[in-house]
Amino acid sequence: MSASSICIVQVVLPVPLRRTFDYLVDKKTRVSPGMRVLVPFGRKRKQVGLIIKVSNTSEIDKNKLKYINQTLDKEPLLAKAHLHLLQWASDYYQHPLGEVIFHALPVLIRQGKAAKIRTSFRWQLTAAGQATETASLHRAPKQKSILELLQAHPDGLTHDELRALTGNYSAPLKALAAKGLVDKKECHEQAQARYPEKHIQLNAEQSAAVNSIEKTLDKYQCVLLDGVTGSGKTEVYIALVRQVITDGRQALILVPEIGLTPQFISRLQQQLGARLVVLHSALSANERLQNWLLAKLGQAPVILGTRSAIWAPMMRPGLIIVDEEHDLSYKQQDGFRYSARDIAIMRGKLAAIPVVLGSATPSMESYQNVNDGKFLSVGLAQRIDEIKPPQIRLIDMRAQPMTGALSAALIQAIGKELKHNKQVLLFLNRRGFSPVMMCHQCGWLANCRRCEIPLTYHKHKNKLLCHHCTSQRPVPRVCPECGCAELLLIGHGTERLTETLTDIFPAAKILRIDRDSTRRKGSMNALVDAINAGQADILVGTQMLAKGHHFPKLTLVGIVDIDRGLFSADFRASERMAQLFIQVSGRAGRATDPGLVVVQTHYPQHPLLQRLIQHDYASFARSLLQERKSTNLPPFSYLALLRVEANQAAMSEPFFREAIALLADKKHNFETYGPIPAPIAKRSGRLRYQLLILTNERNEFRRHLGNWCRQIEALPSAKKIRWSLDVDPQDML
DNA sequence: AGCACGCCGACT
DNA sequence: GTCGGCGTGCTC
Repeated sequence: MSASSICIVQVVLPVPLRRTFDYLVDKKTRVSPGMRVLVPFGRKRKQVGLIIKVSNTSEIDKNKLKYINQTLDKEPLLAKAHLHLLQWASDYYQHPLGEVIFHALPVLIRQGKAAKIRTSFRWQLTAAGQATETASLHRAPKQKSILELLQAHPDGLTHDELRALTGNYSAPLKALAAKGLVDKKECHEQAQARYPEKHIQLNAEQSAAVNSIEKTLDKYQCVLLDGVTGSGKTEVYIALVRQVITDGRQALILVPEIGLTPQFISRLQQQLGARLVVLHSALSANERLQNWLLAKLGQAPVILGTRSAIWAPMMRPGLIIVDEEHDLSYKQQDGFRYSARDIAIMRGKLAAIPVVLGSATPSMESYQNVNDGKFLSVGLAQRIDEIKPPQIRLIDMRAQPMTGALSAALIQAIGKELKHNKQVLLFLNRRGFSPVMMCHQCGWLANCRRCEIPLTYHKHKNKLLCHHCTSQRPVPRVCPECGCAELLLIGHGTERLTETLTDIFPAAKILRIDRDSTRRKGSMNALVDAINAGQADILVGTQMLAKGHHFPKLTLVGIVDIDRGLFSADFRASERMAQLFIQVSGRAGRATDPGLVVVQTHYPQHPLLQRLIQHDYASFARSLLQERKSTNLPPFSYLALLRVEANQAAMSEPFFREAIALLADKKHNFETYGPIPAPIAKRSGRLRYQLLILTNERNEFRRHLGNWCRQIEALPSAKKIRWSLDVDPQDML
């Protein structure tokens, strides 16, 4: 084989290795970047890989190279621009390119299945079929019934519809087709999209927002749409999306969790009319593939999905919207730890299209980007639903008599609403009965053996559960240390709060909404329906209940424990507390009477709390930003977290020492903190440590990060442990 | 990540 | 004598 008849392809594979692999390809085979290939890998494995480069040379000795087995695509599956984005993400997050690329692909594509859109057919009667008397088919009853069905459905029937109507249809249908009585016609999904005339009336503020954003529709611009709860951000999104799709381009909309936004989706669907293509984890593998392909081929004008939908390919990108941009769920918390919001911004930049970040409680990062002039800020300050902002009352719990987790003042407020036949929401972000079990005699704590954090007592299950791993234990009757029978349950979770409320208000119907009570599929919807039907007086809920839902009968929100957000080791805790606070308080009130939010605290004078109760998130954010600036924390500095998991304590020490030395070698402006044991020092039996790296020069830092990763990867001590790097960590767990 | 190779403990 | 534990090393 002469050298000129072969070429070399650079292939990435779904393996955690920071390198590509070269393979030989016959020149007669058409290959180009973005196509998938099947390649031999290792001794006996066959892997699906993706070509990222075609060339004539390789740094590897030619006789060590293997031939590819076959190509899997005729056309590139990923466009050049999309590969750029993935390459950027791989560099930015220091995650192996192969894993990044394959993470971005639907499972069936990863497995090497054909990237073929399923064309659906509709079976219809031919002219001959229409002229046929069904009675003439009396000897073939199945054919007769299909013919009758098609007569009744002049628009034709799909395979699915036929199966539903007559069961096994395929043989008789074939027979009818052979006789020329029926025929199949390809039906294009796109043709089914309808663009209704229904235009929503925007108020002055919304129109102004649309006007200022639509000026940017043909270039990159990141817009922070800072709109208070109920100000109608959705209508602004819709107006923008409509412009983009009538222009023949595609809009990508990201939402935090699909399950929490059913109203949002149905509103989009109704008002846009265009077929909304969704991408989220609840879809079957095939649905995911089909929708992904519709997006890629430009046949899906609007794509809506959760975090991973940011990777959906688009033939004609026109706009990206990130709803609730502050939401933590945009950051993937394991494996490839990317932020879909930040990817969206880069994607907008690379594709030269606008990115709209919407939130009632923007992240500090976004506010600072506005301050730096990088983002355009567009505000919506009026509520369109005419609900007045709730009144907020702080209750000083210091030295107050308590019934369970409730102060007398909150109990009184609840009683008053119940008397008026209103609904009450009590917010407590902690499920289970009590978070700590302790021996009264010797102070023994029921800890998880694998994570070494306190176990939560769940009364309903009568088990001690670890909220960080899956382990559970039976509840001991006596202290395992000293045998004392007096075991104290310290602290309150939603289960216990529900019990307290049942004691105080025996006649009230109480519903608990948390991950435990909504575990079964569809039970969340059932609970929401029950609440809306007035089948509940008091709702006890975790943050699940804070988002999205609006219950018209709800007039009082009680925040049972806000203090945890004020004093946490995590510097972002207060930002999150504030966002949750604004969201939860937004649940109270209706058009006719404003709501009341009662907040229990031991620190009524706390400055952040004071700002919040003025109902002014923006001023809260300003003072928080001041604080972040003076302490040199994000968004004024940039963080990376080197995480290590080791089986034995001594294993991590040499690795960290060498890794820090390599970093110090660079003599740049990095500060390191640690290594320290992770806040959850043990998980599933492995010891966890972390090293925090802080820098003020992100670009310079990024340039060195790649080298550093390659160097630490090569360290002998790295092989004894498991390590990973989290760029822009969102929480330190 | 897989998968093989390799070197030491408890078993039919 | 072997089956199998997981440490180590490699993948174009």
